[in-house]
Amino acid sequence: MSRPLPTDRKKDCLEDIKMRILTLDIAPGSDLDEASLCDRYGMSRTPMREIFQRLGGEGFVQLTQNRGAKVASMDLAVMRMFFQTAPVIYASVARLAAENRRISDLAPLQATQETFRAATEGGDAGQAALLNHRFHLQIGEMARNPYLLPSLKRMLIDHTRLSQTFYRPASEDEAARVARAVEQHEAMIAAFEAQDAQRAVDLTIDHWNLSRDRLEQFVTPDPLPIDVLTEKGGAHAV
Amino acid sequence: MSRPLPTDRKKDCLEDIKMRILTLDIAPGSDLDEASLCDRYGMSRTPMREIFQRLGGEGFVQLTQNRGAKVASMDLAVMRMFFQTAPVIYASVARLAAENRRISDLAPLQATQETFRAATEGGDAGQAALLNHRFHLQIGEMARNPYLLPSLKRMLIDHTRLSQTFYRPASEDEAARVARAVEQHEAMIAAFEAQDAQRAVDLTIDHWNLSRDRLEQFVTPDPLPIDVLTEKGGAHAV
DNA sequence: CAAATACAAATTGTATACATAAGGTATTAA
DNA sequence: TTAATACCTTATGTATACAATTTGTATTTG
Repeated sequence: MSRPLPTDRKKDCLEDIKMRILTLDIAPGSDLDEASLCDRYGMSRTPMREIFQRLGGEGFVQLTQNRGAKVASMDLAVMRMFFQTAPVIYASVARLAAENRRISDLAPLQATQETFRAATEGGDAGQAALLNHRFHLQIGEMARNPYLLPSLKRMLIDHTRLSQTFYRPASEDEAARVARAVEQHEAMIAAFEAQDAQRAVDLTIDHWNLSRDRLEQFVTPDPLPIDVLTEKGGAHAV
Repeated sequence: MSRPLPTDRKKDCLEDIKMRILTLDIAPGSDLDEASLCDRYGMSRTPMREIFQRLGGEGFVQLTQNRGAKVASMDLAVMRMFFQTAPVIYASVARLAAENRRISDLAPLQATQETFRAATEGGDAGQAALLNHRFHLQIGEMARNPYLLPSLKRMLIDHTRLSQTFYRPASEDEAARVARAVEQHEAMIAAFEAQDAQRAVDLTIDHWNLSRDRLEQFVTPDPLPIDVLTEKGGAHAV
């Protein structure tokens, strides 16, 4: 056993910044201020800068010479790629996870799933998105493929950020979708346990399709009611 | 224009270490010594440690708490994944590169290809492998997909390390394979220029199949002649 | 007044010194 | 002789001071 106190302060800080980026607490495209973060986490610039390098390597931020770290932006050109790429990555990872899972992987996955379910039912949207993130990360680790994992992680960053609204259902229909997503997780765990690769892939595709519509709506929201616009325009209000 | 002198010392160092890892000049699994590298590149530990974090993020090295950086190992379990994953990643990237290439991408790619051809014909094996690496990295950039790029980069690290022998042909047949690989590059450039995604994918798969056999042989080399082994065993030589 | 320049402030990069943790060696006790 | 422990050496982590670069502002000049 190792002393848990001062050693993981850096790791904790890293995880906390990641979390804040995933929950949009730190906005895409915004700059990370070295000084204020050092102050906030009570550490000097040297370890903080190393944290920045890490965040850069994992795609959370973009580093530029003499210009600090900027949270990865989510412009439209990139979003297009997101929707185009997600199915391949997720499906490939699901297949490998089913093939290479170990018995000992299942309990932690199940544990995450249970807290995830609780968060969705409790209406804690930010936490739900974060636990969904962890769930899929665990599947990524189960796949035991160091080549696919970096891409999966990069996808999950934006997927989690986009899905912040998903777990804040505004209608009964949306609430039903969330409930179905939770059910799909359970089915996926069963498929992994049975090492049924095909079923794991199918469920993953279903899971993706479920959230895709909602996510796309986040990117291109419903247009404003036209009559309101014409009313204003017709009156030359401004 | 910016002064090119002292600013990119760090970047140069990063690139040089990457190069040395790719050419097996620094062996897989070996430790990076902070002090000696600082000495070699004439910089202090602070920027060197940031370089380590970067290398870690890109998968060149593995970082462990209080134990420094170790060059990514290439054990058999991982190699299995390598051969399993390469086709998806390479094919996906090729498709996107054909779709999203810009005219201005072609000249630099062609330039790399020409120096690559020269290196293969001149018998400079290390340089050839490195230029092949750059060629495929440029295709990756052409694809303009930040989600796939991390996996491609990770694959190319091990692909380049494995292919160190590929460009050191030991027979006429092997020399012919290298020549064919060079030709395939040319054909791929043409496919990208024409934005013929299907053709780009097909050529990429051919290209992969060509090197795969040679690469697999590197992982599982021909067994030693049996008679030698039995001779030794029979005589109880030790 | 616009553009350019010079200066000042803030931010980022690097070096060094110090703190902490890991690994190895010698000494001691059983 | 062996095993345990204390100590020393080495390597890693952090803080601070200093250097260089960038950015904002004021001043000057046409």
